Amino acid sequence: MGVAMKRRPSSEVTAAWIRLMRIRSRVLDAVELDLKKAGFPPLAWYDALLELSRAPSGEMRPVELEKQMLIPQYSTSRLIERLVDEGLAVRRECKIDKRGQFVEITEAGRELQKKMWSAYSAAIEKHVGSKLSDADAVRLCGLLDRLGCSCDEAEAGVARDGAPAR
Amino acid sequence: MGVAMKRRPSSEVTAAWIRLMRIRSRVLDAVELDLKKAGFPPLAWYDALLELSRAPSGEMRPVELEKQMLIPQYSTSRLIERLVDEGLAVRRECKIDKRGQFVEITEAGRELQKKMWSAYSAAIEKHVGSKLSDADAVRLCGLLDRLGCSCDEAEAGVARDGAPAR
DNA sequence: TCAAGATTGATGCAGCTGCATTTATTGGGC
DNA sequence: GCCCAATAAATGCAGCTGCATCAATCTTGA
Repeated sequence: MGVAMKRRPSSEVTAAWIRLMRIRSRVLDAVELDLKKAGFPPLAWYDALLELSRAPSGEMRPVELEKQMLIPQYSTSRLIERLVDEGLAVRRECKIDKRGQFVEITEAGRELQKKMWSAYSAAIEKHVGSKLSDADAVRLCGLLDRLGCSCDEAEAGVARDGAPAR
Repeated sequence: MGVAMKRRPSSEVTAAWIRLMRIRSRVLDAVELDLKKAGFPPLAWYDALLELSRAPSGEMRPVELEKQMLIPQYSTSRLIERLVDEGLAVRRECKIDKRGQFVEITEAGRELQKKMWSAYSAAIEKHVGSKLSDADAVRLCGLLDRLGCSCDEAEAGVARDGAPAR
């Protein structure tokens, strides 16, 4: 190959793209496998339980949950169905809008969320934290944010008790 | 919150984890949407066609393809089935091992791969390249590689004519 | 007031994924 | 040669996802 052949996208950018695809898969697979081996449900359940547990009185409208989690409407609908089936949440009537409903996390749901966070945080530490200094993590955030353009909300909740994914 | 409270994983690491999950989804969704709008099949098809087109005589054993693409056996089996159904590849008998077979890319398959690379590379440039300098792309690669530990093979092929994902 | 349109949530269907199993063939040890 | 574990590939089944659509209810505007 000749000298200084310009390509669009550059080989550097293409390599970054490939890494972004592959590494995420590997790390996520590893984390999900850890949770699975510990007998926990999928990460999406955790995210939903976390959102619900953070809501003022432990209850939210499905449409609200949908916006927080950035997943489609039907996906929310079915996720809630599963949580309710497992006794992790209950549906409540919405008196001011009879089309809608409220979903409230149960005590069992709160407990599961806390237990999952133990395993989940350990997995994050094992597969990410142990391989990256805090300074590098900040650099990685900065670079990734440039691609996504505003991932702001992600900041707020982390401090407390859990990290949402997706 | 008090001074210098240590958490494991640190908030920096957790934030990086969240970014890695979210940004990858956004960028991938954007790229796949571009391809879909242009009427192309899923990216996995591209990856398979690329691997096949790179093989010495345009043919590979399914088990080989499986190792290259890092996807499970049954997934490879079905992907090949779809490519064959669409006339993008053909099955060839394997005389030295009657359990196995060869899969050969067709002319139509080669053409599709090239056309997809036009759209695909444009999408990568649009959603990644335009937001990151080459130097930043290199930094991002470096940080991501620390998480994945060896993504070596990714390097080799990029120069030519396409980038595999996943 | 009431019809038209928007919003909320559920669901039937097709396609894809993972898991486990099945079928066919190979190769190695006895 | 023969048996048995290992390998190659396919497939039935359950669960999940996206798409389109549905029913119920709310809101708006003439």
